[in-house]
Amino acid sequence: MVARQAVDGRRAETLEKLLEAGAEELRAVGHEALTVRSVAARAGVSPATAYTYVASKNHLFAELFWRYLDAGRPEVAGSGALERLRATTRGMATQLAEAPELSAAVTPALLSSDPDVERLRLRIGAEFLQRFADAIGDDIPADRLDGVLDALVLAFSGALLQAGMGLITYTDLGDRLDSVVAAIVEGHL
Amino acid sequence: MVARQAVDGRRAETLEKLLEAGAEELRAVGHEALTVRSVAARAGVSPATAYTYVASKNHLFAELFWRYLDAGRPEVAGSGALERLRATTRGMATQLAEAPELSAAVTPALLSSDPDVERLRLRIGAEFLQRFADAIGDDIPADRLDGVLDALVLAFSGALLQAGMGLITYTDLGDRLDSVVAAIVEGHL
DNA sequence: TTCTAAGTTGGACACGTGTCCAGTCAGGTG
DNA sequence: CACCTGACTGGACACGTGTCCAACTTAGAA
Repeated sequence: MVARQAVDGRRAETLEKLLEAGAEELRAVGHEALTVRSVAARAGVSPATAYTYVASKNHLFAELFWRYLDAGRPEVAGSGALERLRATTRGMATQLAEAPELSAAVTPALLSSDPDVERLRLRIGAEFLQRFADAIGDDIPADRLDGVLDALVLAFSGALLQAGMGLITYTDLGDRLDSVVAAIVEGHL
Repeated sequence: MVARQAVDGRRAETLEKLLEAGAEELRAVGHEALTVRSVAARAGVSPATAYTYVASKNHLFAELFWRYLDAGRPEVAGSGALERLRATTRGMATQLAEAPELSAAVTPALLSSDPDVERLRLRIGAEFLQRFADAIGDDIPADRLDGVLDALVLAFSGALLQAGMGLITYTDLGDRLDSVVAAIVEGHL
């Protein structure tokens, strides 16, 4: 319940070991079969120790996802908002598709009421918003910007949810979002 | 694992009792504290019996939600697609807002890989799609219809997810969706 | 070298999930 | 009436979660 306190020196290494092991375990057995104890074992650490770094299984997933997302921040360029938006969603969809187990794990995880998860979900939400805002630049009138951003964020979250439910594959996300983004942005440029 | 077989005669009554108890328990203690055993107790039935009707806690939530959704099918009328769409999303948002605990419960529940949940999630997804399609009627050109429907469904799912994460309240859903629906439909009519 | 504090550990705990099964009960059929 | 069958039950089980704590280890300061 202490969540994770400061990560200096020795603690930082153990945390790294744990997260690394978590990512491997996730790839190896998927998020349903993954166990905090199995991650701890893979990291060569006792379960009790693992729980001093990670408040819960969901927190582990959220942390892994956040780091993965953060690491893959794309450089988006293009001449128009639509083009840049598409590059943005494409980029994120690709990221998701390249780590399907992580993506599948994070959707339910983010719904947890665990306070450590809450922090991360705010960060992740803000990150999505930021990327869309950056892509749009000032190509959309200010009075319509909020509505469009809103729609984009909702559509993206929805895509995440649908993929999490298995209604779309993570691979299809890119194409699907392309047309949705077009539908949303159309008429606002 | 047997899921739920045919529900005739006596079985039907017990199922009804259980679902009723589930709904009450959900309102009373919320989905985090709700226990299959506590629902069984409230229904005056043993846990073992409960599990012959309901494959899992998630299945219970999905079933409750589906019935609730199905019961509240709105009659939507209006002269234009936008108007009818708004009435549709308003209606659904109101339903969600009137049963916040159920709504909060169902989002994570639908992500379960439980086969009984899967069936319901397909039905629920189809229901959303149907409602949007009905609202639009033939006011949107056929070649654009799919994209718009897609965007609507994604936006709605996204709203569900965001509300489930506590980023929006279920009460705000209505307003939020209004502007998003407008943003999506704009330029396609 | 000795002391100290941070880090780690084993092992137990309470609790919830979902499964299983032998045994009981009730109601309708012959 | 005796019987059979489907519904229900009690109680155990294996397993995962997250918590706790007294005891160890270890690296670096005094």
